[in-house]
Amino acid sequence: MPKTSKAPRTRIQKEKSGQILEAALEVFSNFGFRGSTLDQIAEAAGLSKPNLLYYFDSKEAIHAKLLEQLLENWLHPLRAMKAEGNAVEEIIGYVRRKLEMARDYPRESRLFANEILQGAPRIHGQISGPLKQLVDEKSVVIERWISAGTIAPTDPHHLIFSIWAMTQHYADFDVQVQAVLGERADRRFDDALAFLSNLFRNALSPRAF
Amino acid sequence: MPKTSKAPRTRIQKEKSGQILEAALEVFSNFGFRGSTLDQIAEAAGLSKPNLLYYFDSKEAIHAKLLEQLLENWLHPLRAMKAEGNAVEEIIGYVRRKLEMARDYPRESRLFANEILQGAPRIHGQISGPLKQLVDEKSVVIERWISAGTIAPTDPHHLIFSIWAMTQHYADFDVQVQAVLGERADRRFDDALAFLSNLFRNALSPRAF
DNA sequence: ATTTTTTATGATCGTTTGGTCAGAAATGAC
DNA sequence: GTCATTTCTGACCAAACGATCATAAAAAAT
Repeated sequence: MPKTSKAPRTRIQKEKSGQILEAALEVFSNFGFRGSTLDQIAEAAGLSKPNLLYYFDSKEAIHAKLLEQLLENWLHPLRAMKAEGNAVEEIIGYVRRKLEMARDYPRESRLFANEILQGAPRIHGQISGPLKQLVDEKSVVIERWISAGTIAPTDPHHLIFSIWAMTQHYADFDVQVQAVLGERADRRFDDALAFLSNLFRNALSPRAF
Repeated sequence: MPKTSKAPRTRIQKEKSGQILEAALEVFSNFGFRGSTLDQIAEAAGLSKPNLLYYFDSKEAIHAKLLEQLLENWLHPLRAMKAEGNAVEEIIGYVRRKLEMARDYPRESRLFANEILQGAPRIHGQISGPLKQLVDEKSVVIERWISAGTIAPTDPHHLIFSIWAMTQHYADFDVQVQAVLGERADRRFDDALAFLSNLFRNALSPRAF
């Protein structure tokens, strides 16, 4: 009797719960939690609705599992920004990794955006805990770069916010980006990387006096 | 028999439909369209549910009216960016106006974000029509500034995207911004304006060779 | 003061939705 | 091949929800 409170054990449990989470990600990221129905998810997963609830206790439980998986990987790009490297290149590298996540995992980005937009009721602890801690740590690194004169003075927290905002924008507001760009839309991620690299290089490279 | 397909006429109609739209903005911006119920809106407006539907044909109609009002003002800050002024200051002025909108009208920003996140089903025409047209026009202005050498070369469309992303971030992701900033949160809009002004000034000021 | 029009509501309806349950079908162990 | 366990489903339920309607209360017009 599964009801996946514990990790999937059998081959079938792994397969089916994987299908369900994949389908749920597709549906939740497009319609939000309240806007999605178990019937939609069941249809997308190719399973019956009662069968969903054989593997997960509730709609909430599916959503919670998705958020849990998401948060595992969400901080990796920022963690990979190392104090040892060249400052400007480390920051631009972070921008690149975050933009690649927006390109390759837009559904995860929209799931996250939906959650924050509604006030982050289910992940507020993760935000004010581990996320804040990581940002504070990396802000110290950036402060040191500024003191060492390897990047121009700037507010580290808001610098990180600006990177989040601009990269996630290409996932969360993709419809608008594509509509405004028109025929140039297919190159949008390459163009965005070029633009953002240029923007931050110009803004952050230390000035000669 | 109102059913506000036509504009409110009497004093009572103006008052009540105003109350309803105010309440609906509060609710829709927090929970999204599907996540909001007529009972919530009725409660927030201090009216009975059938009374809501006396003034508006449906839940959809309330939402549509809100989006219509929003789109009226949404483009003003960009329209106000004039080719005649100093290039860098015109762009920073646009950033400032957009950030002030995020600060003073966060509910409108979240309503818009919710709509775009779900694929802009109701306002796609506005995006690919008037919005795209305005962005294309202003991109020409920016191109001319670049040709004239008054700002550094950059991609005008993506420059505008980056301004949207960074300013709206402070409304749409306010929960996250506040949680990460901690005790500095109360100064977040002032700090953001200082950061963004500095960022764009550094990035856009033309370089000497 | 009377009539007409506007505004408001309690009761209720049909659907949708998340979730349950008894039992059938499939799978795996021996 | 038999039996036990896991997997799956059709039928169903209660609550929530958007919407309607007949009618009452309030406001405005005469």
